[in-house]
Amino acid sequence: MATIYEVSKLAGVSLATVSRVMNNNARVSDKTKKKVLDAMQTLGYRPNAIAQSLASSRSNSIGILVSELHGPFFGQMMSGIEAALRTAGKHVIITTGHSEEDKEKDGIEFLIGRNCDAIIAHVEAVSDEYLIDINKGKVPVYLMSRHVDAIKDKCISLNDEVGGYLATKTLIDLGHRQIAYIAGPQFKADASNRLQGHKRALAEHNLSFNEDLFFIGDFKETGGMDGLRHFLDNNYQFSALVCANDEMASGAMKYAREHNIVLPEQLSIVGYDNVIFANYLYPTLTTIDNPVYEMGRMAAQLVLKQVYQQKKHDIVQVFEPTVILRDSVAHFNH
Amino acid sequence: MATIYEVSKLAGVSLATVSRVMNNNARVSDKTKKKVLDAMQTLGYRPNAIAQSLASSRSNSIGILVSELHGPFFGQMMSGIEAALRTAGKHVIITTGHSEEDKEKDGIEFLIGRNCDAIIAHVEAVSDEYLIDINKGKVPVYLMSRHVDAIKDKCISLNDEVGGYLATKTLIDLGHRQIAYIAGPQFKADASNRLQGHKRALAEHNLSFNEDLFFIGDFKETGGMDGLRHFLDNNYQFSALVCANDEMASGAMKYAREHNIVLPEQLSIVGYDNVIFANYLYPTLTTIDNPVYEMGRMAAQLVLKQVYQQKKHDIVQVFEPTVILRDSVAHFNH
DNA sequence: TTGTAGGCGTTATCAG
DNA sequence: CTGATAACGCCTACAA
Repeated sequence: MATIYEVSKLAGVSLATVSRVMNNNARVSDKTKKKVLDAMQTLGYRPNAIAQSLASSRSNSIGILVSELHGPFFGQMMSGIEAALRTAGKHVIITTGHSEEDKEKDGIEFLIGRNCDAIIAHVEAVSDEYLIDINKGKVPVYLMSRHVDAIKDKCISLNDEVGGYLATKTLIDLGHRQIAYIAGPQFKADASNRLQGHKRALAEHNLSFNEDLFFIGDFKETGGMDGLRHFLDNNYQFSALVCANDEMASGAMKYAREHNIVLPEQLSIVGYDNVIFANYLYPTLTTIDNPVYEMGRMAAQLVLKQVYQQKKHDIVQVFEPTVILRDSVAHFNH
Repeated sequence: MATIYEVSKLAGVSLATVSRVMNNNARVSDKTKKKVLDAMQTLGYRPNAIAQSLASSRSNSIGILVSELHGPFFGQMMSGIEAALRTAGKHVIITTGHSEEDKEKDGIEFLIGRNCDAIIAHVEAVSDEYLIDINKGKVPVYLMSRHVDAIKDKCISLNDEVGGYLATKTLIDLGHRQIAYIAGPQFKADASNRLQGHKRALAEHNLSFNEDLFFIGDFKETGGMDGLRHFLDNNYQFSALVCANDEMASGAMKYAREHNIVLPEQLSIVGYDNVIFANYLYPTLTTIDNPVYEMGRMAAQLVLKQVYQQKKHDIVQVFEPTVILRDSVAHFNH
């Protein structure tokens, strides 16, 4: 590992000059610059990022904290962030929080300890207070899919209410009037917001919310099966079903098929999340897509703008989902 | 940010002593240790990992280089590595190579520049020579899903030949004798190895490889559709089909359904990779599962053993896939 | 435009 | 068991 010192000796200049050509900020004559560059070349010199970071207390790297390293949500989010940052010459340091308070705090402190210039975090277990507090420190912490009012300029979030609205509106526009709804656990903010959207869509079209056609599931396949069974066993009448996520929609489809209900002719189904398998179900599932990759990109641009003073970015902080129309819905024919 | 210096002043001891209690290697009297710990507590002291790393030239963090941050393969791999490393108190720094030579080299050098104690890389574009060469440096580079003989003690790989064998053997065991095969692009090592396995399974059961029942696809849905169409249009006879990955299997299933072929009664299908949607297809897809998470864990254990001298790990370097039996295959009834 | 020297927060090698 | 003190590799005023 050649150091800056050896480069300076070979080039016959001082340490400072070498440093200058590396960061080409201060003016250096073309001649000496070339000498230095040549010396670097022949020595195969690579700057030591750690030493740079210690000396300058900046690192050109951004910390990312996600709950898990797998799964389409985090995958897309990380990819979006990384893509935007890489084009700006910044690097990314990723670690995990596993949705546990201790580990999330650990992760954030690890990233701070690595001199990250900023942190982009998807955290669920730590309190708002902690986040507000940590943001008083030297390194700013940005939040994904979470809104904390006191630091709202550092938040990127998703409008689940609109998503829920769209899901139901799609069915109403197709002529459906009796629409069942299988919700997710209501202590989860996203599940509850999606339900609000559903209710608004009904209300706006003069349809009343019917408790008979409402079921709370577990966000898994079983939830969808249980919900549909519940509606069917009670002989409630409905021509369409909204599930608050694709897993439950898949479960409902399975149950429908096992009970010889023809999809979508006898029952239209809409899911939520647009996970990959939604496009592989039979029939392919109409669902709500979250622009997760875009949110990642935007978080990165926010950092670029606020931390590195890049002016050129237009910032959007609240993202809206869209409908992905596939084969699981049909016009209602009475 | 309190530093070690302030701690030492508050505790009334020297810098060296504070450092000693942090790394509790050298013996320190209980009294002074307590004084130091108290001082740390009241100051909210956090060691600066960068400074530690610079001084000790070790970082307790391992670099990971993946092609992409999204996708189930890399997700599972990263999760496996991280899980094993975290329990050992090590951290992980992740970056990407995007399957391009320049970026892969960049990524590795970035990680070296961050003083990683080791690197676990999934690289496809750089040459064997580069990898051998870089491994002569101070930081060892381990390879995922790649075998380079000169550094074979640093390689974790997957036996695709066995996977291909199992896929076909599963069908033979169910009584099938005429088995079509849709392969992946043969310049890819995994695709070609899977095909070898298929041929071995046939040979071992005295079945000859029939060019008529062989098609090379693109590893995407279209490849599966094109392949099945080819076989059908030519009126070739077969009762089962192996696809070299799940995407193509899904395409084939779609095509079969559109042409009123009842699955699995009229045609058994086996995929490869066990991606998530395989379990959501209709019928659910029998496929070959790669123990990717386990491979990640093992890579981490390899590092723990070779770099950090932890003795306790039993190392497996070549992993074998297994069959996941689902509803897309049936006994052959003639 | 270039060089000098002090410092970034720790570790590690000496003595004591 | 504890304390000075020189590294670690680089940045950055301040001088020249």
